[in-house]
Amino acid sequence: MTDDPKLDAIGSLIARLRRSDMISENEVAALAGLISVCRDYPARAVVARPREHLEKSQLLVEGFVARQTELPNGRRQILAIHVPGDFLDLHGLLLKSLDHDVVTLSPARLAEAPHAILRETTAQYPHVARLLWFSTMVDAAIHREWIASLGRTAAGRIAHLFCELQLRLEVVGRADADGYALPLTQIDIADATALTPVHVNRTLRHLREAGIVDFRTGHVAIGDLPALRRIAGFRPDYLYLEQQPR
Amino acid sequence: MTDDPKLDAIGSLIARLRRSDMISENEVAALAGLISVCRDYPARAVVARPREHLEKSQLLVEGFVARQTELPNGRRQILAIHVPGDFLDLHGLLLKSLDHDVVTLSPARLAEAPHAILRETTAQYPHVARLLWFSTMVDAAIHREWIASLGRTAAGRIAHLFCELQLRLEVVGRADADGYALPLTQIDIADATALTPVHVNRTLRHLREAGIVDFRTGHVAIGDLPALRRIAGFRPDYLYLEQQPR
DNA sequence: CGCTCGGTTGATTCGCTTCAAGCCTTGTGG
DNA sequence: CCACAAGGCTTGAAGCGAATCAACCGAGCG
Repeated sequence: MTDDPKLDAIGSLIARLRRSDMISENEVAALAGLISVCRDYPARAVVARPREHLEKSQLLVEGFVARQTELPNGRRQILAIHVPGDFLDLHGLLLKSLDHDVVTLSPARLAEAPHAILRETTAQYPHVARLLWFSTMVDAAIHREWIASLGRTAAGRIAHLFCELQLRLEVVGRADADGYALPLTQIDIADATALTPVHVNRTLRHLREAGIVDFRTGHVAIGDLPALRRIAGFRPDYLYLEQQPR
Repeated sequence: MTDDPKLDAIGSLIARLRRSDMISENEVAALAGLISVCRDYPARAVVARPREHLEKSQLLVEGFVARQTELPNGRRQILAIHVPGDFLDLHGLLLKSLDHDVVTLSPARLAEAPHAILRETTAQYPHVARLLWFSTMVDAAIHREWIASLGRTAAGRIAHLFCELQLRLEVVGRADADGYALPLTQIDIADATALTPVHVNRTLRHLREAGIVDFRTGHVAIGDLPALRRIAGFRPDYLYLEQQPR
């Protein structure tokens, strides 16, 4: 914690970006300058709707947020799960509106970055623009890995989700190799993996009984990370966590 | 066709971008200036590999190209299908290497854009930079729609693929409402939808017998577009084809 | 000609869904 | 302080959609 609330707000963002690139103090200040205000939301709050014109993008400071859409059969499909340090709707800067909902999965704190300031800052600091572009490209890489879940079994899909969140949360200091807090319901897991809650429950039991991972009461306890990654087919390179000039 | 091969190469790219934004003649020239050379490839050629350091990005001028990865069970998962006017590995500009393969599905012509020139041009023409960023954001939106296929049945997944390609190809003048050339095998469709070739075959037969769509010998003949879109749950807004300042 | 690859069809199996019921925890109001 | 409702978790039985296994066809091609 610092004495500057804007610096606090971007702490996780900076931690994440610094895993992938060098960032100067000037650029940190520029990123902090993007933030206007912070807002707190309860769980299950809608923080962005499709087809609404956007004037700001939102940075997740604390908590868990999902992008989701409704399928023709009426079921909810979670398209992405965001952790602190992630921009939730940076793509709205150029797309102008979203094609999906953004909702909190847990109580969450969001920092708002007005598009007017984003435009100014990206024009003035080309490297900041590149960092934000990079950030949306990693989002796309994560999307692709979720597409690959089309070809995974139930255990593989769930295991992959747990592996991915373990690493992404570790980067922002909210997980270690043994586990992490994950305040999601089994229904959320079901909507993220496109499985039924019943089958998620059974699969979680199998994973627990095998001593691989224990997900209960909002906590992922990893018993055997290598086995978990094997089941998931998890290769972490798609998160681009190697530091190099971008 | 023009007398400038570089302008020909970016013709479909310009057509696509002009559906979403205004582009000046200066910017068209700047985009044409990105291109160094064109290369022709046969079907099933690998045009980019994971973990290799990239010095250029490639623009698809003609043909069909897929991004794909290998799943733990040994099966190929197609993550994206590209049509003329698409950049295949623009994300390599900042990611520096890819996490997947890029392979031609049909004979294809690719235009190469060296990263050095991409950097110069995006620095000099901020709006060109925004257009390219926009382009990668639409790629991500398409990825999300493929994630939604996790919750679709076999017919829904295939129908959605056909709907999406119909619209994307129409934008670059290679499809109309009745159908389009699609030089893919049923095995390619299977790898894109994470279904078995056998089941793809059966599902295609059902769609054909219902008079909705007939996919044979490299051609999609659409019999009932509304029905096809209904089965797919297709809403075209995720392609962001409305012209507005980006 | 014979090989290969893609497409087609049938029989069987399996993973996941559906339907149904019961349990536990939490919160709330009388 | 307890009754009760609601939401999430758990488990069983039956059904369905897609995978698997297997065979055959047909076109293109060396």
